[in-house]
Amino acid sequence: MARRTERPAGPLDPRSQQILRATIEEYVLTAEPVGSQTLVDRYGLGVSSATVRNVMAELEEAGYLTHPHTSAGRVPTDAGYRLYVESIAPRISLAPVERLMIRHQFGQVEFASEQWFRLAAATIAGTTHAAGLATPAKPRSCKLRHIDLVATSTHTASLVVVLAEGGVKQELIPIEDAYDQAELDDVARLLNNELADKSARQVASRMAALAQDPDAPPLAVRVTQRVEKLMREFDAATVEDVFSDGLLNVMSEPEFSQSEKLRRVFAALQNRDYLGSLVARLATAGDVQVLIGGENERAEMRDVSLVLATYGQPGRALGVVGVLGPTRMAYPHAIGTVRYVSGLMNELVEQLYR
Amino acid sequence: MARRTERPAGPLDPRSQQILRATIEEYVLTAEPVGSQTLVDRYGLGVSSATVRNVMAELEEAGYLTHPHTSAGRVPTDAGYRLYVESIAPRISLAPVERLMIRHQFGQVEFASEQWFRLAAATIAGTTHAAGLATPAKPRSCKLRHIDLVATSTHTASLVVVLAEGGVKQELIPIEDAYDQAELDDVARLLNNELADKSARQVASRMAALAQDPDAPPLAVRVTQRVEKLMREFDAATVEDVFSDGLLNVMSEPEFSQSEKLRRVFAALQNRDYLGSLVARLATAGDVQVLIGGENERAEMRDVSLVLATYGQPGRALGVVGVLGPTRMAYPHAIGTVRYVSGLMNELVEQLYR
DNA sequence: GTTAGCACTCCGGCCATGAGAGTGCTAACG
DNA sequence: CGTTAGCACTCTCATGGCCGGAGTGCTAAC
Repeated sequence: MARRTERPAGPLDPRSQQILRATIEEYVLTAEPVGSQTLVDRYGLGVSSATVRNVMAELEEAGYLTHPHTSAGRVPTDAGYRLYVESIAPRISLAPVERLMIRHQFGQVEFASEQWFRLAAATIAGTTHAAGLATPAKPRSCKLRHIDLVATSTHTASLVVVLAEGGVKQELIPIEDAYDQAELDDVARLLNNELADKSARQVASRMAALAQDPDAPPLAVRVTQRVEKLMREFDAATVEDVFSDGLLNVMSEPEFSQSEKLRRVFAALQNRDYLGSLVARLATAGDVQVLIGGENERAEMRDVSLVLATYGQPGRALGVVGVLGPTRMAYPHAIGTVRYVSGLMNELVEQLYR
Repeated sequence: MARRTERPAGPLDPRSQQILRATIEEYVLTAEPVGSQTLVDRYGLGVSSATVRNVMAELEEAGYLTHPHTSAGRVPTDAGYRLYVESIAPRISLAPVERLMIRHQFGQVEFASEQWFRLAAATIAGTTHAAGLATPAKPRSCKLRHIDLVATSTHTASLVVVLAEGGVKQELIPIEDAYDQAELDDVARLLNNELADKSARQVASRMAALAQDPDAPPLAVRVTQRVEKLMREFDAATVEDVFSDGLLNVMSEPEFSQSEKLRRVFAALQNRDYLGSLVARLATAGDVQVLIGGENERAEMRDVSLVLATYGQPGRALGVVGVLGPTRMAYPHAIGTVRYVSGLMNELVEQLYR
């Protein structure tokens, strides 16, 4: 008994939950500290503002709300959002209209490869009014399909590497001795015979063999080195590329009108390693994961929240889609959107890659 | 005589020029309306503030300066900046330190293709503290080098098109009848024989021939269509892609702290057509071109200035580098930077493509 | 043509004020 | 015992008046 007065952990009674929920939802809407009277007025709580005040004081004790200053309304803490997301927020599934709109947008997509991910990011940004994130589905490891050497000048060539999973890499390589296009073709043909359908590791061992062979043209060895390096790097990365859209949506939120903080968020996002480091955790979780403010490991990310999910098959190819927004975010809607989009992406991957 | 009192066009006498210049440079520095006294204090004009006031009043009559309100200092108009850029600004060449830094950064570049343009944009952004822009050098027209078909599922394949100029395009194509990888290889081999070294137009005529041929596999025709479409689109675009960096630099300028305007600038930039439409003009001009505020055709761009130059050879391959910043921009420095970087890019292109 | 001097304008910072929103506490109520 | 009305208190924020300073434009003298 006196359940409501014992502070630590213990689950909140329904009324406290209701009030926490109302506080959060009101705050998400208005971006202003929420007072007890407002809550009574706009959410049919059936109690007086004084009671609400008492409950809010308890919620503050328990760490779910704070005060910006003595006589202001309450604001949710990270812990408050966490509890909300975890057990209080309504499990919405996206409104049919929105589903339709998203599906429609995906229908438009031409099959040009990277357009997809741009589109996914843009769609998410559009429906959530926050920033959308998407990474291509990256196969766990790659095999070589074909290489091509194109002379671009007397001393440089463009090396194109096509991977068996449909990916393409390109880079320029310097050539010390003059090779003409015909000779480049010979080298390419030789290597295609040697290396087709080989994994990075197999390419590496072939390279060792080739290096020993006195008959092998020196260029062939150098190109193989490059190819091996490209493939190794490809295998090592968990995230190939990060597309984002609508970062300006976030910027126009009141808490970020002073943009200095966001610059660092931008920068951290460009770095593929950050999302990459999350993939493992996401993949095992299986569902949408939410990272709220301070829960982020990176200091830059302390002021924003991420709603993320993977798509694809864990063993084969994995990508990430998600939302980046202020901690004051419409979580249920964001979660619904990410869940739906990741589902769609799953279908697409399913359909296109086996 | 009484030269200074006749208002229209006529070139400004040296003192007026000096004062206009001082006004602009002070304003660029401080972002605040410039008063006559400040000018006298900080720029050794050798006359009294009253005189300066008279001259400034004339410059305002002539349309080179304005008043935000009655008793405030002067602010340059677009016309003022234009005159400044055209005939008053000092022709600086970039400081040796800066040249060195830029050259150094370019030295770092791995030859992975698109890294270049990102780097150019980043470098420009870094030295000018505004946004940097760069587009890849796009050949006027392309020839086919090689295509590759990789099965990704039973009903889709990845089509990789390598162009003779070193570019690569990729897209997914649906396949109605089941083809296995060996059959795809056959089709690819057939088409490579047919189409290698052909231009978009030649591919189109081959396609017509192929469509007539009852022996040609239907997939070959469909793939050829795709290839032709890709090549045609490639030929038609004057700008292949737009890389930008440091848009946040611009955002942190006081005139853009209310970001609504910048969103539209962002959006307009993503559209390749806008820069594309400028390329022709830039290429004929030969040197760095400056577009100041209202001179931009697009309404969104009225509040910003562009400093642009092409690199590459007009007949063969052209790209654009430039700066986007507030109209209140350090034009001489921006121009110097763009000139230097475009020169470097020229060297690189020269070196890598013939 | 230049300059000193001056009246005038307008912005921006400062302060006091007061309304409003919100809290926390206490005492009464069912 | 939980709930509620009431109240004193706190803090913010918008308002308005006030002043200083920066800057102008004009005039008259140099």
